[in-house]
Amino acid sequence: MLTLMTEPRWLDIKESAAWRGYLAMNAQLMSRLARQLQTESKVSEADFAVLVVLTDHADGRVRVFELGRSLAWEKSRLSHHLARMQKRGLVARSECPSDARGAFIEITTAGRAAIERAAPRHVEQVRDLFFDQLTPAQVDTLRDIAEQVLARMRESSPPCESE
Amino acid sequence: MLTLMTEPRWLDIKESAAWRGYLAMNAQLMSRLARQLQTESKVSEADFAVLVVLTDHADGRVRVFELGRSLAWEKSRLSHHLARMQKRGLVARSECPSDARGAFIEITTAGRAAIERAAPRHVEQVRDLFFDQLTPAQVDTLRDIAEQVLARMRESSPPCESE
DNA sequence: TAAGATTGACGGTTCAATCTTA
DNA sequence: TAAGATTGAACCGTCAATCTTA
Repeated sequence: MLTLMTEPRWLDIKESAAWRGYLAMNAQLMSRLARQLQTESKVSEADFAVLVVLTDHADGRVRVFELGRSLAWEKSRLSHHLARMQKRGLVARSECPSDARGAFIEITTAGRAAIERAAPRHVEQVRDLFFDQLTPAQVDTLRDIAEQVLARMRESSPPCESE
Repeated sequence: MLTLMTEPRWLDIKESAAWRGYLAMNAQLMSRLARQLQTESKVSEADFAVLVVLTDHADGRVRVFELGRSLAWEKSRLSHHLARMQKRGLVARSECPSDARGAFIEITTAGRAAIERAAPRHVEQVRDLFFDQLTPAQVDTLRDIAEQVLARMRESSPPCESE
């Protein structure tokens, strides 16, 4: 049969198993990590990610657009999230002297306390559920996979609204 | 220094790189797949997952709790989502004769049209961004990783509200 | 006009409470 | 009492529009 709509190359058995496994693992893993962070330390995964970037800077103070670049988040998401974190006292805002359009986000004492409380248990859970199940070779392969796929996405059309 | 609070085993360089890569790949990959499904076929990833389970059944008709088991979703999430899908005409409800507490969810003609429209492009994107970047050996390793981590999570305490 | 950032509306997800039938 | 399922409130993320300053 001749057709102009070419059939897509469907996934074969192995690919299909890998994809379903990946989706299931990811959903459950993220769900558990999020739940533990929330119940034990009252922070979400998103809160945690923001706090990690802030603590990576010596002065705990980062421009909003730089946070967005580090996290690869859309700016509206970041803006909404920072507003919520500010309301909960985890971060504070200050004006940027050199560019009046911009803003600095600073980690607060409460924010620092929150991540210092959350981090040890979080990394223990990542170990328990993830790295303790993997061989060193599997860890290397995973890093390679991530790099290759990320490289493809960088060369492919950018995610619509890059910044 | 002697302390009762044992230091957590932090991630080493390789683990850290693998974990950050995994998180970044996952976020961007899911974001792109979701965006394409939404803009081209007006369905979300969640819609797609539900429709896949329904079309896997010969009569396109599944009990709600069985859908929940297949998808590993919480029941309230499933209930909310099915309500939205019903409102949009993708699925329909019918009563269960053998158990009056339960309900059947059935795929509609519009639902079938939606997934038949979305699936080819979706699988092409999964190929393009993911499997075309991987060697067969990497695909095998990924499947192993997923199975090992899923096995650990099954033996670990269940996700609070299993059903 | 473009860059940095915010806002409001809307759909998605979780938690706790509830409802109905087994 | 427990199983199957729904509901309402609150939080999260995306889209499109907007605001202010460069």
